[in-house]
Amino acid sequence: MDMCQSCQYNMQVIEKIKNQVPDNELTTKLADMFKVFGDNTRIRILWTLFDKEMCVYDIAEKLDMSQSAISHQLKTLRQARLIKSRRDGKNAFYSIDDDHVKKIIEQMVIHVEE
Amino acid sequence: MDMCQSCQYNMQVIEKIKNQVPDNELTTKLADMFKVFGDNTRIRILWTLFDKEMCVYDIAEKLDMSQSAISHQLKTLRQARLIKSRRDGKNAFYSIDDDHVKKIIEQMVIHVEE
DNA sequence: AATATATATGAATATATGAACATATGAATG
DNA sequence: CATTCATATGTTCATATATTCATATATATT
Repeated sequence: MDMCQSCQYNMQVIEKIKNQVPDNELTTKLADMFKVFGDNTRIRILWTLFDKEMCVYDIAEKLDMSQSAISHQLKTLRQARLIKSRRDGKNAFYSIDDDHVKKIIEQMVIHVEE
Repeated sequence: MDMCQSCQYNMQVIEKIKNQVPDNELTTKLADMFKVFGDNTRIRILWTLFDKEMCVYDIAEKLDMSQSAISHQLKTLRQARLIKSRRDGKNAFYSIDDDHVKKIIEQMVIHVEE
C-alpha cells in the first residue's frame, strides 16, 4: 500500500479527499466518529488504555468515576470499534482496538497545544 | 522546532503525551475541539473551505441548507478558531484559519476508510 | 446452592445541541 | 433616505447525550 513511512498516511486516501466535498455518507461517518472522541470521559478512558489493557473497576478508580458511568462509555467506545474487551474470570479487560486512535488524539493535541 | 518532515508532527508534543492521562484541562480542551468536528454540517463546511474562501450564501447554496443554519455553524467554527472571516462589501468571506484542520480530518478519513 | 464480586443494562433526569423561524444588523445602491 | 441584498442573532422546539440509580447478569468462592 502506498503509505508515508513516517506518518503512516495512506497517500491514496489523501489524494481522494483533496478536492470536492464528499457525499453525506462519508461526512456523516466522519462526524459520528469525531463525536465519539468528543467527550472528556471517553478521551480519558482511551488515554488510560494507551499503556496497557485495564479492567472496568481499575479504569473507574483511576478516573475517579462510577463503575456504571465507565461501563456505559466503554460500550460506546466498543461500538465505535475503538476498543475491544476480553473476559478473564470476573474481570473484563479493555484495550485499544485500533492503531489510529493514538494518532488521532495526538493530532488534536498538537492542534490545541500550538 | 523538532518536527517530523513528512507528517509535521511535533515530536516534543508526542513525547509529552506518551504515558499518563493528562489533567482534565487538556482532555476537556481536546474533547471540546473534537465536538466541533463532530457534526456533519460543520465537516461539510470545512471541506467546502479547503479549496478557497467562500461567502455565506455560496456555502449555504453548495450545501443546500438555509443561510441561518450555515451562519450559526460558521459562528461555532469561528469561535473554535478553525475558520476566520473577512468582510468585503456585503459579503463575509470565510476561510480555514488553521493548518491542522485538514490534517485532523484526513487522519479521521484514514481511520473510517480503513 | 448461597454468597460475593465484577460488569452490564434499563429507566429516569438534567443538560446540551442543531435547525427552523422570525427578526435585526450592516452595507451597497437607486 | 428608502430599499435591497447579505449576514447575524435570539428564541423555540425536538432530539441527543451523560450520568445516576436500581437492578440484572456473569463468574468465582465457600
